[in-house]
Amino acid sequence: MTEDRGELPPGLALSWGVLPVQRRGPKPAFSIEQIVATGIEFGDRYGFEAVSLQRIAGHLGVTTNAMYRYVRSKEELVVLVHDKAIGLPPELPAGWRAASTAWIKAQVDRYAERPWLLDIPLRGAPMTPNLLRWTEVMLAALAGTGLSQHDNLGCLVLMNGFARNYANLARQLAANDGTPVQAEAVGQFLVPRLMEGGYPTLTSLYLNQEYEDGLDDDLEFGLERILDGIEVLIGKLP
Amino acid sequence: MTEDRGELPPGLALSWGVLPVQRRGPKPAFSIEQIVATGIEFGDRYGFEAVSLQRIAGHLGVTTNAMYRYVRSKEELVVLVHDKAIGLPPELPAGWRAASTAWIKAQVDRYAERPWLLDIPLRGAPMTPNLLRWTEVMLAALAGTGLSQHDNLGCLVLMNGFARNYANLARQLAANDGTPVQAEAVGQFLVPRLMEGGYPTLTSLYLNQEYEDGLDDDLEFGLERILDGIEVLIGKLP
DNA sequence: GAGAAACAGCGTATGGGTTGAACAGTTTCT
DNA sequence: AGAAACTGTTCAACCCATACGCTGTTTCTC
Repeated sequence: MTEDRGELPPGLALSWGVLPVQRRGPKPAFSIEQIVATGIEFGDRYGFEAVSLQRIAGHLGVTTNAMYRYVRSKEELVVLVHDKAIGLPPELPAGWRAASTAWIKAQVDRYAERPWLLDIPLRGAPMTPNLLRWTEVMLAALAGTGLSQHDNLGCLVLMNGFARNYANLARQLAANDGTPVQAEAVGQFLVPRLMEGGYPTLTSLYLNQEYEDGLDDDLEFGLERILDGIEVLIGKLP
Repeated sequence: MTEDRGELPPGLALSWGVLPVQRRGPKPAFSIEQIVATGIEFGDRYGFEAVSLQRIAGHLGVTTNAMYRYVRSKEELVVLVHDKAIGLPPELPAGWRAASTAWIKAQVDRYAERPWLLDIPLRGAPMTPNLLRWTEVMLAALAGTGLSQHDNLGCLVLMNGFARNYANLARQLAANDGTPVQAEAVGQFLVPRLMEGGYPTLTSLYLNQEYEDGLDDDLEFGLERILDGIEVLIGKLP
């Protein structure tokens, strides 16, 4: 009669607050919330690689192995940290275009605050509360378009992928921003090879300095393309 | 007068075939090509986690540390493996729409052949020969649209992100395909929580079985949205 | 109340990974 | 011939996840 947690993917039950009831034995020294919060702290400070059982345990003053009393595997921890760190989506404005824009920008902002979330390997469809909340609000906003549920899901996948991808690009550019010396060296190395190697378009792009600047309005660009594309579809509705 | 390899990002010089000339000392037992090929072999067989210096060295019958005579760091190896494994892009058909479609599908196919490429962390703009070749052919195909170089780049980023994202989704779905038992358990766990937790749209989605099927034509869907969006932009040109 | 059951955290251990420094042997330049 | 440069090796440090068995604590049950 009890729910068979064994069959569920790692982190699912815990993320929804379903934790094994304990009857006897000593009280746990910590809570899962505490452990997850520590994981997020490390992620914020030192990046995703720092979200390790060893570090969290050390920070809490416990052996690494003690973590396994709370979490079944590292993957489970990561799932929980991910859901908690992404947080709740914002309220979306009315109208599917405005809502989509707000949703994507909110996601990009969230990833800008916690870039290490982009390093978390995605192992399946989202099933944790906060991640599903993001999905829910966007699908609700798309419900007014008249498209089918299936198409709405397609739109969501498209927008979500774009947001993640853009956030990732922005992060890379931000990281490279601190090394103009290297950018110079790269240019000197690359341009002659592009010219001789049969990359005419890239050569001209590089020489026009188009390659490195911008991106500020690339978000707007991609966003507009996607929304226009969806609008075309809506326009075809009977 | 020699090129200062020290300033360049890991793997750049090697990927372009620039390797330090060696004058004296014993001949190296292997070539970088061999090492990279071994890395790809392991990736194909056991996934990206198997692309490690240790495994490659062991397979070649050498100590792990010997690898550092060929490669400066693991990251360098990964960059080389990535570029080699992604290979060259196909010839694109005439017309920007057909070309875009072919380019995205080719990318999706490539990722389907080597799903582990999706696990490679992207640490910056592509600069290696094959990756830039993909960029080059797509930009060349977009050159006929009349859009600016900057806009072309925006389109490319959008399409590239979509292809990667779709390939990733497809992989996840393929992986989950083998565990219908678990899917059943997840549904039983999730649906009541969605209903009680205020996820009406997701609940109906789940109950309508829309959540798990399809995706076969989701590629077409996203593709059409993107291309239509770009077409709207082109239509606005003076 | 006594005993048993359940559970926490620890110690020890295994196996995987990256990377550094020092070293012996080999090849080639001077 | 000798020096310089380069090979792969050993030794070593450090990070990580995970398994097993132990001790001690708490609580349920008889």
